[in-house]
Amino acid sequence: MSDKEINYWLMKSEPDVYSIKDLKNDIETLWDGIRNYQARNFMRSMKVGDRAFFYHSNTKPPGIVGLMEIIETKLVDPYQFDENSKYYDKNSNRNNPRWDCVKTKYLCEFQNMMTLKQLSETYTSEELTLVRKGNRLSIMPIQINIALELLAKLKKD
DNA sequence: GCCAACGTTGGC
DNA sequence: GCCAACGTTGGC
Repeated sequence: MSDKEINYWLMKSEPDVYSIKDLKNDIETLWDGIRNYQARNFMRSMKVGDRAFFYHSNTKPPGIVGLMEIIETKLVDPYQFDENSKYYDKNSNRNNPRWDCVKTKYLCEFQNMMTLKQLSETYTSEELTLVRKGNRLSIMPIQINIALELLAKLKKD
């Protein structure tokens, strides 16, 4: 796949649940538990080779902490069929699963995180949906030019 | 703990 | 299909 076709994403996780350190340790992980259609649809449009910023949410301070690569797509989220899981969905059909996920691979942890505060001081809500008040999506796309800018800044630190 | 901004649900 | 009530997310 050529470089120009790579898309960039932002994927949130609460570090108490799953942190960049966990991913660093695991190398790869299934990004499961997404139960929001819009976020799921973004995940469905991911391609192998795409890259995603790892964002620590619900922590002090929240912000971008690392980078991952999408290595598998269109995987069935197993927890939708697990009655003991908080992600169980009784309305999901095994023949046509409602929820899917992707597999991601650790690429790097940034020396210095880029906090949400820094992001909202640098970008407008039009440029970066993440800084838009009220955006509750745990997965969202990032414009390529902004992604490259963020990468350049984060790697320089 | 508060609350804004959504998304979902269900009565009609 | 409308919309009020309710639930969730996540920054502050």
